Amino acid sequence: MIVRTRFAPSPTGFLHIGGARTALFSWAYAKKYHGKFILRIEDTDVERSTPAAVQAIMDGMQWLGLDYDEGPFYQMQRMDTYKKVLQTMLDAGTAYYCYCSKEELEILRESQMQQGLKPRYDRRWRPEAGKSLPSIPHNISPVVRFKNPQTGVVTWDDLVKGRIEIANAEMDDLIIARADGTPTYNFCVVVDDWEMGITQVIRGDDHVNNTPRQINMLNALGATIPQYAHLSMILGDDGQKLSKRHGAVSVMQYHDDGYLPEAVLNYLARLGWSHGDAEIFNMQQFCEWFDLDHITPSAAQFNTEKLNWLNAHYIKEANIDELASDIAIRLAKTGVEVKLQPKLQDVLGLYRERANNLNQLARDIAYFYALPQANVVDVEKYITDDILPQLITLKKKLADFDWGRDDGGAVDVGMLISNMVRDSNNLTYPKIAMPLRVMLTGTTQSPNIDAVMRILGKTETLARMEKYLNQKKQ
RNA sequence: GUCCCCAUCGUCUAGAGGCCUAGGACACCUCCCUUUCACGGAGGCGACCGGGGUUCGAAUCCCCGUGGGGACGCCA
Repeated sequence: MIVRTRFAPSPTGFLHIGGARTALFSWAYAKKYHGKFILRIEDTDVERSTPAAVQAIMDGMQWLGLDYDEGPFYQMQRMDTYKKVLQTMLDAGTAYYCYCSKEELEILRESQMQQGLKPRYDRRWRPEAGKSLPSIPHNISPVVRFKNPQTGVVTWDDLVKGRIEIANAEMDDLIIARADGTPTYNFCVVVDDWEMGITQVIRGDDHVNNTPRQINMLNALGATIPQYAHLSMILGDDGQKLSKRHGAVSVMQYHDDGYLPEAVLNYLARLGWSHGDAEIFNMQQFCEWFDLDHITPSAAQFNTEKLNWLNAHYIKEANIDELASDIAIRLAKTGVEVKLQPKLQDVLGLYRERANNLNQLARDIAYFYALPQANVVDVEKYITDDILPQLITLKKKLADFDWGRDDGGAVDVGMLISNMVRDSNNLTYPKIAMPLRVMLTGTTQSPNIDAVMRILGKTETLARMEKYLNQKKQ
């Protein structure tokens, strides 16, 4: 049988990290078994669903490269199907009308809670042989309830958590269609999973308690029961539950925050799943290795440090041209326009090894394209009066020197400085390199200063030195 | 409250009764490389929630605690 998995978000917000991981695992499972991955939008909550959220979810999936084979299917466009199935259940007596008002149910719930009971519908409208039902009120339009079995146990072998058993006595007759006739979540899921031939339902473990109800309905419909895999949740960096109020962000936020999708994907894959000691792997390897029995059943805490480490790895590995166009956009956002010289690829070649974040990388190299503003403290500390003559000498030497083309290479500027240090008896390399750093990069930390100079080019190097040396002379 | 689930270094995890003196990764610390800072390399620190069983033998199986989480909607 061909594997068919699905990702079924409700479009009430962006795609967050937990949803992304659920989608990733469903996607990978389908890929591994050469099956189909289906996207289904569960938008039956008309109040909260928005087209913008649908778009946000699809944007997130696209950024991560989680492509789907079928869909997106929208539940709101499948009403006819649901109503048809609903009618067959009504006809078969596996569902029935209930005329309780919301207020009545509220009162019932509260009194049960007070008695320390699990709040449940008391089946007052459930038709039973020999039972007389209340008389139908005319001012209330009924909901439809599923006639859940009252005895026995629902059991399934969860692909992540193992065998789970829940007694039917714990369940009540859930509402499957609202008073306005629209079907509810548990019912739509059942119909869809059935009709779409879903073979493995991979979803968050907040659905564990829905599973036995869904299995009961599937049975009532004579449908095949899919396998279930319930993924544990992802906790925030602080070990707290993620919520709109606390820490839950869109996966797209990771893009904005300077992360590569490869890093996020690799990180998410490794969060709750493992393949021996493997830490770094691409999605092709992941799809080959992925299996449901190496998923941890316990909740996992998000760790930004490790994500950063993976991000550093993928920045090193990235295609240099793609990296350059990404960085150019990030620089533009901070008001820095990349020029033709120095070539951004060359600059990145010098800097990518040390970066673990794209935004930071962009900030670090901005000085190649926009004049840096050095810190006053650094200027005073390193561009001192006693080093000034040496700097002036160096500048002269650099000016007289043939740098070859501006892209460097032919002539070793570093050698020129080394020679100068060697020929002097009171000069050390750092003593001259640090003020150069401040003048050229505006900071005290950079790659080898001669490498920076070569990429910056002769003209620009001299101009930046000139600026400080003039200042000092006054 | 009731039901369900979970429990190995700070964090992510390996672990299917003897390969465990509990392995790897991130973070942290030390050293090396580096005439700055990173990168990189080599080491180090660091965990089986508690108590009972079962067994020749338990991180692993069972029970009870404890702790954490989830679910109990005309939300999904």
